[in-house]
Amino acid sequence: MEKTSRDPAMTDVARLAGVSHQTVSRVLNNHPNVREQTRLRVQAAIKELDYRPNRAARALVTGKSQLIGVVAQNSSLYGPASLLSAFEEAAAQAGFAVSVGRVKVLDRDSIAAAVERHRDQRVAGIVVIAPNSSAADALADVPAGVPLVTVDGDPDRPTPLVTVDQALGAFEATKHLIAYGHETVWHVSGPADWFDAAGRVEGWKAALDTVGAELPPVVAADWSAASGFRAGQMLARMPEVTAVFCSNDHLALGVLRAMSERGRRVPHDVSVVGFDDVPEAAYFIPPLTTVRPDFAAVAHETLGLLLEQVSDGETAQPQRTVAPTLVKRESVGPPPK
Amino acid sequence: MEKTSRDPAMTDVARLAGVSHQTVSRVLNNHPNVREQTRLRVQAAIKELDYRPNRAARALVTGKSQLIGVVAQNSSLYGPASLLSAFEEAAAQAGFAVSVGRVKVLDRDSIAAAVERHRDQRVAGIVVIAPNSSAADALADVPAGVPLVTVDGDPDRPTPLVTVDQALGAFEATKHLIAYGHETVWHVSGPADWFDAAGRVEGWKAALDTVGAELPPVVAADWSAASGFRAGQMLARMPEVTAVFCSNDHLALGVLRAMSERGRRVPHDVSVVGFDDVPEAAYFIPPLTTVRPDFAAVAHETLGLLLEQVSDGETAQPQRTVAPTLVKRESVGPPPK
DNA sequence: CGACCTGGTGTTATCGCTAACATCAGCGGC
DNA sequence: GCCGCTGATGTTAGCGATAACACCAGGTCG
Repeated sequence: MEKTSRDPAMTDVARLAGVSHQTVSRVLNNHPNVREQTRLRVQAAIKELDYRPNRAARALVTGKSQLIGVVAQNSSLYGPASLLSAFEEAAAQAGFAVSVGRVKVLDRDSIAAAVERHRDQRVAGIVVIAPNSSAADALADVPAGVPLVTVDGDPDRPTPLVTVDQALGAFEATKHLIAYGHETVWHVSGPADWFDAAGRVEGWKAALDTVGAELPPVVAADWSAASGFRAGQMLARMPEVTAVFCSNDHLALGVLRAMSERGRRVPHDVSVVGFDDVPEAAYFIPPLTTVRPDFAAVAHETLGLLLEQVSDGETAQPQRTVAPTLVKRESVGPPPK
Repeated sequence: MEKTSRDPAMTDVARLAGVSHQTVSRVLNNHPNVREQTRLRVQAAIKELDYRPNRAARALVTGKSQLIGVVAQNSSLYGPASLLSAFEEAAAQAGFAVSVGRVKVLDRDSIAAAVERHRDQRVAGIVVIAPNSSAADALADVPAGVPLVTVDGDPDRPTPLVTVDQALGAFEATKHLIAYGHETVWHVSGPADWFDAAGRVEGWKAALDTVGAELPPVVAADWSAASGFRAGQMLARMPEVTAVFCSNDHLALGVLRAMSERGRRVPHDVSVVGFDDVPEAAYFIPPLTTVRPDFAAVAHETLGLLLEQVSDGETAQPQRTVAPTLVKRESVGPPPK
C-alpha cells in the first residue's frame, strides 16, 4: 500500500531554502535581481528535492505552452520522416516538446481538424508540412494570430515558409546529365499539385533552356516506385531516351527496374538521376546519383522562423530556402554512340 | 493595432447559458446529474463561443495531462517510422497528444534524459521503443509509478511489452524456402543485441530444426544495405548457398546487389527473403518476398496497455505479441539442379 | 405530515505558477 | 539628516479548470 506523496512544488523549495516562492520563481526564470548567495541556496534546494516546475501551471498563468504542433501526412516516406525527425531534435534542444498531428490525406478538412487539435492543446505555434496545393489551401482557414510556418509549401503565398530549393537541385541534376553529353534529359515527375514536383520540373526546364536543348514532354507519375516502373516501361521502349531525371529516388528505382527488364543497361545505355538520397540509394543497381536535401537545415530554419513569430509577432524575411547538394554515384555516364 | 481578446473561458460559457461554471464543467465531463434541457443550453453556448477547454488548467487541477511521451531513436528506418506514425494516429483517436523524444543513440544516458524530459512535461505515460539491450537496460532507471510500455523490447523482462512476433515471422519465411526444396537456408542477421534480430535468428533456427536441416553459421551484419552487400559478396562466392533469409529488407537489397554483381540470378540461382515489407520491396530486382509486420496492431496494443496502466495502475497480461504475415513475390524459387 | 433522501445546481477552495505591487534596507545628494 | 532612489525580497491576486461541499426543491416513507 505504498503512497506516492505528491511532487514537490515551488513552495516546498522555498521553505527549504528559507525564501519566498516568488524568489524561487525568479531563480528559475533568470531574473537579474537575485543575490548570488540566495540563488545558490535556491538551486541547492531544487536539486535536493528533485524539483521540476509544473508546466501546466506555468502555461496556465502565462497563456503560453512549450509545445509546438506539427501537422504532417501519415506517411513513412523518407523525406517527410527525416524532416520530422530533424525538427523534433531541433525543438528539443530549444526546450520545446513537439506534438505531431498525423493526417491521412492532405485535404482541407483533415488539415483543419489537425490544426484544431493542436489549438485545443494550446500549442505555442504550428508547423504544417504542406507539400501540395490542397494542403496549402487549407491554411487559409487557420485563424490569424496563431504562429504558423509552412514547410515545403506554396512559394507564391505570403505565409512564412521554409523549403528545399527544389529548382536548384533539379537544375544541377539536369546540368550534370547534360555535361556528360546527353542531347536532352527526360523527366519523370511527381504529382503536379505538389510544390516539390513543380519546383523540380521548373529547375529541369531551366537547365535545358540554358543549353537550348529540346524539351521533352514531362512524364507524370506519383511518388511511388510502382508509377516509376510504369513510366520506365514507356521510356525503355524509346531508343532516343538516354538520360532520365526522376523527381525522387523511388521513382528512379522503378525506372531502373523497368530498364533492367527491357535489357537497357544503366548507365551504359541510359543515365538516371534521382532526388532525396534515401539511405538505400547507394545500393540500388547501380548505385544511384541523386540530389540530397539538407533536412537538418530546413528544420533549423523552420524552428527559428516559428520562434521569431512567437516572440515578436512578426518576422522580416519570412521565406527561406535551403540548398541541396548533388551526390554522384554510378547511374550516370555518357550517352551510347 | 488589432487586439485579440482572450479566448473564452468556462465562466463566459456559463454566463451565456445562464448557469454556473461548475455546470458547464459537468456537461463537459458527462456527469449524469444534469438536466437534459440545461445540457443543451450549455452545449449551444459552447458552440456559439467556439469555446475550448484549457488543458493546462485541467492538467493543473487533476494532476494528469493528455499527453503521451514516446522515446524513439532518431532514425528514418522504415520500421520505427511506421510504428511511430501508427501510434500517433491511434493516440489521437483516443484523445491523446503524442510528444516524441528523439534520441541519437539508444544508450542508457540518452534514454534516461529523454524520459526525464517527458517527466518534466508531466506526461500521462511513456512508450519506449527499445529494440536493443542497452535501451532495455536504461529502463531500470525509470522510477516506478510512471506508466510505461516497451515496444520491441526485451521479452525476458517483466515490464509491459508489445512486440511483433519475430520468431514466428522468421519461422514462416524459412519454412517457405524449405518448401521450395532448398536443403538449408542461410541467414544474414541484424545486430545481435537487437531483440528483433535475436527473435528472427531463433525462428530461423527453429524452422531448420523441424526438418533436421543443417544449421549454417549466422552471417552477422547491421541493418544497412551496405552491410547486406558485404554479406552478400561472401555468400555469392559460395556455390552451396541457394537460399538466404535476411533479417530486413535493406539487408536483402544489399544481398540482391551482391548476387547481381557476381552474376548469380535471383531467384534462378539463389532465393532471397526479407523482413519488414518496405514499400519499395515490390520494386526491387526482382520483387522481394518478405515478412510484413502489422504496425497498426502493435500501436493499438501499445496504447491499450498504456491506458490500462494509467487508469488501473496495473495490468493483467502485460506482454503481447502481434503476428506478421508472409508476402510472396518473385525472389523465391526452387534451387538450381 | 415532518424527517429523510436524492437529483439538479451553485459556492468555495484549490492546483502551482507568474505578474504586479508592496516593503524594506542601504545609499548618495542637497 | 531627510528624501528618494534602487536592488533584493515578500505578499497578493489571479490564470481556468475540478473537487468537495452546501443548498434547495420535490418525492418517499414511517
